[in-house]
Amino acid sequence: MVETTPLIAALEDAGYRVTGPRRNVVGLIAGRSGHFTAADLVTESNRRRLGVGRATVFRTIEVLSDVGVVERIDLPSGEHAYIACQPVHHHHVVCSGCGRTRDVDDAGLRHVVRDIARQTGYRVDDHRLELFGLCPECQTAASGANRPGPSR
Amino acid sequence: MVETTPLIAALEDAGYRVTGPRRNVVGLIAGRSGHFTAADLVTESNRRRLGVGRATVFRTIEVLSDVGVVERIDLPSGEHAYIACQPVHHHHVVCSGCGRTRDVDDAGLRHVVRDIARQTGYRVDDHRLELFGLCPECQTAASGANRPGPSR
DNA sequence: GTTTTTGCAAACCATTTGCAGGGTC
DNA sequence: GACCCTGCAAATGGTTTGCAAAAAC
Repeated sequence: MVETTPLIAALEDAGYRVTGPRRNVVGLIAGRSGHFTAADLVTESNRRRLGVGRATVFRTIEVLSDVGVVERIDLPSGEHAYIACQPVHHHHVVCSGCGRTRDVDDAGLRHVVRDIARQTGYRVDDHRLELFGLCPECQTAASGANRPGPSR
Repeated sequence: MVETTPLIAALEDAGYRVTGPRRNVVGLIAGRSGHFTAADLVTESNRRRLGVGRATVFRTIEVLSDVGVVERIDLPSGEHAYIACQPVHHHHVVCSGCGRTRDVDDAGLRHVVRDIARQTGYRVDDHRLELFGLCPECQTAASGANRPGPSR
């Protein structure tokens, strides 16, 4: 009865050991609809009495991040949050209402980056674009009488 | 003999009091060529025996940030760094060699953002683009020891 | 004179690390 | 069985806060 999720599969493929605590952390991540912080997972782990230690949560996030299935985003507040995503180059639109994100491909950005490199003379090795706003659901919710809230 | 720098002027204009410690912090920032962390300023303040407390450094950075003349950037390492800049919407290319940054205008990015909003249905309120690479000087310096191959 | 600001130290919060025991391949 | 991983607790590093004294307007 060993379930395999994409995140677990990514761990295996990269040669990391698949352990109980790691499965638990992955489960916690899967249960999140939007972005999450390390503290979120620790809190939730305690609430559910999973017995996963703080350190392991941090270490697992790091491992998943190395593998590329979890990515760190920097919220406007300065907090470090994480999201699960595909291990390919892309960017994110983050909903400031519910925290959900959507992946966005590089699209026209490639040209913008090239132009900037040309203008500044910098050799641009990496770039990061983050967008913040309201997702369609939260727009609807906000325009009515109800406040936006996470759904599950 | 009260000197006025752009940062100090911004403080005054916003109605903040211009104090000795704030002048000192602004002086420290002016002495930096690239980005800086709060810790950098604290260290430098101690070295120069300016008598500016840790808390004041943090509070001054916050105030300058509110006013818009200092902006936080999130380095790939996850560190929070700051740079002095103009209070208009723009983006940054950060040199991973020397830490110096250059401002970049919105240029073609505007279109990219609009396309993304259209594709995802999100109402995009804000965005942030950060580019990392090597500035022309650092490219030259590195080319002696590095093998060729940079873009262009 | 009133209101803001400061320095200090302690508090706080997030993240990391050392290490002995336990689990996985 | 060898090596990786985990939990715990303590250490760390960055940032905030309470408060009385000092400074700015």
